[in-house]
Amino acid sequence: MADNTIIVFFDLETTGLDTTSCDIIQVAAVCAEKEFNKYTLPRQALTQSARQVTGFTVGPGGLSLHGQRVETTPLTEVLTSFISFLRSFRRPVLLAAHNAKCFDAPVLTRVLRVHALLQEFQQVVSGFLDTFLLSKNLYPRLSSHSQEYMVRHFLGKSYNAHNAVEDARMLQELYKRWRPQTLQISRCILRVNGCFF
DNA sequence: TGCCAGGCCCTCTTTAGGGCCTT
Repeated sequence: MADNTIIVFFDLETTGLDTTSCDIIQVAAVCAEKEFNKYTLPRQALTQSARQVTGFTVGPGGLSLHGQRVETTPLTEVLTSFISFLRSFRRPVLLAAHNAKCFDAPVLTRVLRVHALLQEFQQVVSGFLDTFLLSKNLYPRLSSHSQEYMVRHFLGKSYNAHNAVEDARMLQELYKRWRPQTLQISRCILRVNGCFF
């Protein structure tokens, strides 16, 4: 990890868990006080499980979160504005997410590739940091490494889990509390193409 | 009837299986 790299914590909400086919519903990212948050209308229905977990529903009126309408943005516009947000840091960005290797990274890179934006994304993002792997390396004896459990355990908070903005904010707080060393971080970084450094 | 996918990691392992984590 280069010394001038900045870590941006992000999260996706999607229509399901199949990383090869699910649609993105929400993209959120946090870095210090700077935040990004956009919703987009999925093309496919949410799985029952995703509806229950996230609280999102799609109806004739558009996308709702816990019954409240939310403003949506076309997916291409969400992706381009996300890249612009990341570019605004003017240095290499490491994108951190919980279970990034197995979920957020493959979903995001697949969707970027489909929209011919992966190359542009790679110009601003140096790699992904998987905080799930990091937490298991740092605290192997912890009974659970789910983000919700760790927020309770380390921060003593319960929060609005499964809303991408709150998840990203809490992940940033967890990371600050952990204060991992460079070597520990390096073990949990993967390239944008899915390979470890 | 069934709790839908898939990579990682641990162990009662390695010619495998199951739990965890993400939505």
